[in-house]
Amino acid sequence: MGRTPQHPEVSDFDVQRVLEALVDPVRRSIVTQLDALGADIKCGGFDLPVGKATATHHFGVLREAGLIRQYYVGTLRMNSLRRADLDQAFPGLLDAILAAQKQPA
Amino acid sequence: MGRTPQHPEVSDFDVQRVLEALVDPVRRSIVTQLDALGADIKCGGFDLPVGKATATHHFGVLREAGLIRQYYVGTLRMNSLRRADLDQAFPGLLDAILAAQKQPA
DNA sequence: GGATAAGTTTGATCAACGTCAAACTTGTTG
DNA sequence: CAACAAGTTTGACGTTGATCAAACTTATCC
Repeated sequence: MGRTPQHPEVSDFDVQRVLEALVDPVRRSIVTQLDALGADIKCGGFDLPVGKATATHHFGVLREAGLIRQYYVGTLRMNSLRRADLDQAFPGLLDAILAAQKQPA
Repeated sequence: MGRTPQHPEVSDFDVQRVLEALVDPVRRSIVTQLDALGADIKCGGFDLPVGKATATHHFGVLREAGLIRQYYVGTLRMNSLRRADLDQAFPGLLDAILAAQKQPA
Protein backbone atom coordinates (compact mmCIF):
# COMPACT_ATOMS: atom_id res chain seq x y z
CA MET A 1 0.00 0.00 0.00
CA GLY A 2 2.90 2.24 0.79
CA ARG A 3 3.18 4.13 -2.47
CA THR A 4 2.42 7.82 -2.51
CA PRO A 5 -0.42 8.34 -4.97
CA GLN A 6 -0.27 10.63 -8.00
CA HIS A 7 -1.74 14.12 -7.78
CA PRO A 8 -2.10 16.52 -10.69
CA GLU A 9 -0.50 19.98 -10.60
CA VAL A 10 -2.86 22.93 -10.60
CA SER A 11 -1.61 23.79 -14.07
CA ASP A 12 -2.81 20.40 -15.25
CA PHE A 13 -6.33 20.73 -13.89
CA ASP A 14 -8.96 20.05 -16.51
CA VAL A 15 -12.57 21.27 -16.44
CA GLN A 16 -13.85 18.18 -18.11
CA ARG A 17 -12.26 15.90 -15.56
CA VAL A 18 -13.41 18.02 -12.63
CA LEU A 19 -16.99 18.00 -13.84
CA GLU A 20 -16.88 14.27 -14.50
CA ALA A 21 -15.68 13.83 -10.93
CA LEU A 22 -18.38 16.04 -9.45
CA VAL A 23 -21.30 14.69 -11.43
CA ASP A 24 -21.42 11.52 -9.36
CA PRO A 25 -23.57 11.94 -6.22
CA VAL A 26 -21.33 9.74 -4.10
CA ARG A 27 -18.25 11.73 -5.01
CA ARG A 28 -20.06 15.02 -4.49
CA SER A 29 -21.05 13.71 -1.08
CA ILE A 30 -17.40 13.01 -0.28
CA VAL A 31 -16.46 16.56 -1.20
CA THR A 32 -19.38 17.96 0.76
CA GLN A 33 -18.48 16.02 3.88
CA LEU A 34 -14.87 17.04 3.54
CA ASP A 35 -15.89 20.66 3.25
CA ALA A 36 -18.36 20.51 6.12
CA LEU A 37 -15.87 18.98 8.50
CA GLY A 38 -13.08 21.33 7.58
CA ALA A 39 -10.49 18.72 8.48
CA ASP A 40 -8.81 15.73 6.92
CA ILE A 41 -10.68 12.43 7.16
CA LYS A 42 -9.69 8.83 6.61
CA CYS A 43 -11.49 6.95 3.86
CA GLY A 44 -13.43 4.91 6.38
CA GLY A 45 -14.60 8.06 8.12
CA PHE A 46 -17.10 8.99 5.46
CA ASP A 47 -20.75 8.09 5.44
CA LEU A 48 -21.12 6.44 2.05
CA PRO A 49 -23.76 4.15 0.57
CA VAL A 50 -21.25 1.92 -1.24
CA GLY A 51 -18.77 -0.83 -0.46
CA LYS A 52 -15.09 -0.30 0.20
CA ALA A 53 -14.00 -1.28 -3.30
CA THR A 54 -16.33 1.25 -4.85
CA ALA A 55 -15.27 3.90 -2.38
CA THR A 56 -11.64 3.34 -3.34
CA HIS A 57 -12.62 3.88 -6.94
CA HIS A 58 -14.38 7.15 -6.14
CA PHE A 59 -11.47 8.48 -4.10
CA GLY A 60 -9.19 7.73 -7.02
CA VAL A 61 -11.37 9.68 -9.42
CA LEU A 62 -11.47 12.67 -7.08
CA ARG A 63 -7.72 12.54 -6.56
CA GLU A 64 -6.90 12.31 -10.26
CA ALA A 65 -9.18 15.25 -10.95
CA GLY A 66 -7.32 17.29 -8.35
CA LEU A 67 -10.21 17.66 -5.93
CA ILE A 68 -8.64 15.88 -3.01
CA ARG A 69 -5.17 15.08 -1.75
CA GLN A 70 -4.46 11.69 -0.23
CA TYR A 71 -1.66 10.59 2.09
CA TYR A 72 -1.01 7.64 4.32
CA VAL A 73 -0.86 7.62 8.10
CA GLY A 74 -0.03 4.06 8.99
CA THR A 75 -2.72 1.95 7.43
CA LEU A 76 -5.08 4.88 7.22
CA ARG A 77 -5.51 6.81 4.02
CA MET A 78 -6.28 10.42 4.82
CA ASN A 79 -8.12 12.80 2.53
CA SER A 80 -8.02 16.57 2.34
CA LEU A 81 -9.91 18.96 0.11
CA ARG A 82 -7.70 20.90 -2.34
CA ARG A 83 -9.84 23.99 -1.97
CA ALA A 84 -7.15 26.61 -2.63
CA ASP A 85 -5.88 24.75 -5.69
CA LEU A 86 -9.36 24.42 -7.06
CA ASP A 87 -10.14 28.08 -6.46
CA GLN A 88 -6.97 29.01 -8.28
CA ALA A 89 -7.73 26.88 -11.31
CA PHE A 90 -11.49 27.43 -11.48
CA PRO A 91 -12.55 30.38 -9.35
CA GLY A 92 -15.97 30.05 -7.80
CA LEU A 93 -16.68 26.61 -9.17
CA LEU A 94 -16.31 24.60 -5.99
CA ASP A 95 -18.18 27.16 -3.92
CA ALA A 96 -21.05 27.28 -6.39
CA ILE A 97 -21.44 23.52 -6.39
CA LEU A 98 -21.16 23.22 -2.63
CA ALA A 99 -23.74 25.95 -2.23
CA ALA A 100 -26.06 24.41 -4.80
CA GLN A 101 -25.78 21.17 -2.92
CA LYS A 102 -27.32 22.71 0.17
CA GLN A 103 -30.30 24.34 -1.54
CA PRO A 104 -33.52 22.31 -1.53
CA ALA A 105 -34.13 23.75 -4.99
CA MET B 1 -43.47 19.39 -34.54
CA GLY B 2 -45.79 22.11 -33.42
CA ARG B 3 -46.06 21.30 -29.73
CA THR B 4 -44.52 23.65 -27.22
CA PRO B 5 -41.88 21.69 -25.34
CA GLN B 6 -41.80 21.22 -21.55
CA HIS B 7 -39.61 23.46 -19.43
CA PRO B 8 -39.02 23.04 -15.70
CA GLU B 9 -39.84 25.82 -13.25
CA VAL B 10 -36.94 27.38 -11.42
CA SER B 11 -38.26 25.83 -8.21
CA ASP B 12 -37.90 22.42 -9.81
CA PHE B 13 -34.30 22.87 -10.86
CA ASP B 14 -32.09 20.04 -9.68
CA VAL B 15 -28.31 20.20 -9.18
CA GLN B 16 -27.83 16.64 -10.24
CA ARG B 17 -29.63 17.14 -13.51
CA VAL B 18 -27.84 20.40 -14.23
CA LEU B 19 -24.45 18.81 -13.68
CA GLU B 20 -25.37 15.80 -15.78
CA ALA B 21 -26.33 18.21 -18.54
CA LEU B 22 -23.12 20.23 -18.30
CA VAL B 23 -20.73 17.31 -18.05
CA ASP B 24 -21.09 16.52 -21.73
CA PRO B 25 -18.64 18.51 -23.89
CA VAL B 26 -21.10 18.92 -26.74
CA ARG B 27 -23.76 20.30 -24.45
CA ARG B 28 -21.29 22.56 -22.71
CA SER B 29 -20.31 23.81 -26.13
CA ILE B 30 -23.92 24.64 -26.89
CA VAL B 31 -24.20 26.65 -23.69
CA THR B 32 -20.90 28.37 -24.37
CA GLN B 33 -21.90 29.38 -27.89
CA LEU B 34 -25.26 30.59 -26.63
CA ASP B 35 -23.53 32.69 -24.01
CA ALA B 36 -20.90 34.06 -26.38
CA LEU B 37 -23.44 35.16 -28.94
CA GLY B 38 -25.77 36.73 -26.40
CA ALA B 39 -28.75 36.08 -28.64
CA ASP B 40 -31.14 33.26 -29.44
CA ILE B 41 -29.97 30.76 -32.05
CA LYS B 42 -31.72 28.10 -34.07
CA CYS B 43 -30.60 24.52 -33.56
CA GLY B 44 -28.91 24.45 -36.94
CA GLY B 45 -26.98 27.59 -36.10
CA PHE B 46 -24.57 25.90 -33.75
CA ASP B 47 -21.20 24.51 -34.68
CA LEU B 48 -21.46 20.93 -33.43
CA PRO B 49 -19.49 17.77 -34.17
CA VAL B 50 -22.57 15.50 -34.21
CA GLY B 51 -25.48 14.67 -36.46
CA LYS B 52 -28.92 16.26 -36.29
CA ALA B 53 -30.48 13.39 -34.35
CA THR B 54 -27.82 13.55 -31.69
CA ALA B 55 -28.08 17.32 -31.53
CA THR B 56 -31.81 17.03 -30.92
CA HIS B 57 -31.05 14.71 -28.04
CA HIS B 58 -28.60 17.16 -26.50
CA PHE B 59 -30.98 20.10 -26.79
CA GLY B 60 -33.60 18.03 -25.04
CA VAL B 61 -31.29 17.26 -22.14
CA LEU B 62 -30.37 20.92 -21.76
CA ARG B 63 -34.00 21.97 -21.90
CA GLU B 64 -35.17 19.43 -19.34
CA ALA B 65 -32.40 20.51 -17.00
CA GLY B 66 -33.57 24.10 -17.31
CA LEU B 67 -30.47 25.43 -19.02
CA ILE B 68 -32.13 26.55 -22.22
CA ARG B 69 -35.57 27.57 -23.37
CA GLN B 70 -36.83 26.43 -26.75
CA TYR B 71 -39.59 27.85 -28.93
CA TYR B 72 -40.65 27.50 -32.52
CA VAL B 73 -40.47 30.12 -35.23
CA GLY B 74 -41.95 28.47 -38.26
CA THR B 75 -39.88 25.38 -38.85
CA LEU B 76 -36.98 26.75 -36.86
CA ARG B 77 -36.43 25.79 -33.27
CA MET B 78 -34.88 28.67 -31.41
CA ASN B 79 -32.80 28.35 -28.26
CA SER B 80 -32.14 30.85 -25.51
CA LEU B 81 -29.99 30.57 -22.41
CA ARG B 82 -31.94 30.69 -19.13
CA ARG B 83 -29.19 32.62 -17.44
CA ALA B 84 -31.32 34.54 -14.93
CA ASP B 85 -33.21 31.41 -13.91
CA LEU B 86 -29.99 29.52 -13.45
CA ASP B 87 -28.44 32.30 -11.41
CA GLN B 88 -31.49 32.35 -9.20
CA ALA B 89 -31.44 28.62 -8.56
CA PHE B 90 -27.68 28.11 -8.38
CA PRO B 91 -25.86 31.42 -7.95
CA GLY B 92 -22.46 31.55 -9.57
CA LEU B 93 -22.59 28.07 -11.04
CA LEU B 94 -23.09 28.95 -14.67
CA ASP B 95 -20.58 31.78 -14.53
CA ALA B 96 -17.96 29.57 -12.93
CA ILE B 97 -18.35 26.90 -15.55
CA LEU B 98 -18.38 29.33 -18.45
CA ALA B 99 -15.27 30.98 -17.06
CA ALA B 100 -13.53 27.67 -16.46
CA GLN B 101 -14.32 26.77 -20.03
CA LYS B 102 -12.24 29.65 -21.32
CA GLN B 103 -9.15 29.02 -19.20
CA PRO B 104 -6.43 26.93 -20.88
CA ALA B 105 -5.83 25.45 -17.43
C1' DG C 1 -49.52 21.13 -54.80
C1' DG C 2 -44.77 19.53 -55.07
C1' DA C 3 -40.20 20.20 -53.53
C1' DT C 4 -37.21 21.41 -50.15
C1' DA C 5 -35.53 22.51 -45.56
C1' DA C 6 -35.46 21.93 -40.35
C1' DG C 7 -35.91 19.00 -36.76
C1' DT C 8 -37.87 14.79 -34.51
C1' DT C 9 -38.54 9.92 -33.56
C1' DT C 10 -37.39 5.23 -33.54
C1' DG C 11 -34.36 1.44 -33.18
C1' DA C 12 -29.98 -0.29 -32.79
C1' DT C 13 -25.16 -0.33 -31.45
C1' DC C 14 -21.11 0.43 -28.71
C1' DA C 15 -18.31 2.25 -25.02
C1' DA C 16 -18.11 4.00 -20.24
C1' DC C 17 -19.10 3.81 -15.73
C1' DG C 18 -20.70 2.39 -11.05
C1' DT C 19 -21.10 -1.54 -8.46
C1' DC C 20 -19.80 -5.72 -5.90
C1' DA C 21 -17.39 -10.10 -4.22
C1' DA C 22 -13.20 -12.17 -3.47
C1' DA C 23 -8.49 -12.31 -2.94
C1' DC C 24 -4.64 -9.62 -1.72
C1' DT C 25 -1.24 -6.11 0.70
C1' DT C 26 0.25 -3.52 4.39
C1' DG C 27 0.39 -1.86 8.92
C1' DT C 28 -0.91 -2.20 13.93
C1' DT C 29 -1.58 -4.61 18.21
C1' DG C 30 -1.86 -8.20 21.57
C1' DC D 1 4.24 -14.24 15.37
C1' DA D 2 -0.66 -14.38 14.83
C1' DA D 3 -4.73 -11.90 14.28
C1' DC D 4 -7.01 -8.16 12.86
C1' DA D 5 -8.08 -3.77 10.57
C1' DA D 6 -7.87 -0.57 6.49
C1' DG D 7 -7.71 -0.16 1.87
C1' DT D 8 -6.51 -1.93 -2.83
C1' DT D 9 -6.76 -4.77 -6.93
C1' DT D 10 -8.85 -7.70 -10.13
C1' DG D 11 -12.54 -9.42 -12.76
C1' DA D 12 -17.15 -9.51 -13.86
C1' DC D 13 -21.81 -7.67 -14.50
C1' DG D 14 -25.60 -4.47 -15.59
C1' DT D 15 -27.10 0.10 -16.76
C1' DT D 16 -26.81 4.16 -18.81
C1' DG D 17 -25.76 7.30 -22.36
C1' DA D 18 -23.87 9.12 -26.79
C1' DT D 19 -24.14 8.16 -31.42
C1' DC D 20 -26.01 7.29 -36.10
C1' DA D 21 -29.08 5.97 -40.15
C1' DA D 22 -33.52 5.94 -41.80
C1' DA D 23 -38.08 7.16 -41.87
C1' DC D 24 -41.21 10.68 -40.54
C1' DT D 25 -43.53 15.47 -39.56
C1' DT D 26 -44.16 20.14 -40.27
C1' DA D 27 -43.57 24.46 -42.38
C1' DT D 28 -42.03 27.49 -46.22
C1' DC D 29 -41.65 28.76 -51.06
C1' DC D 30 -41.94 28.53 -55.95
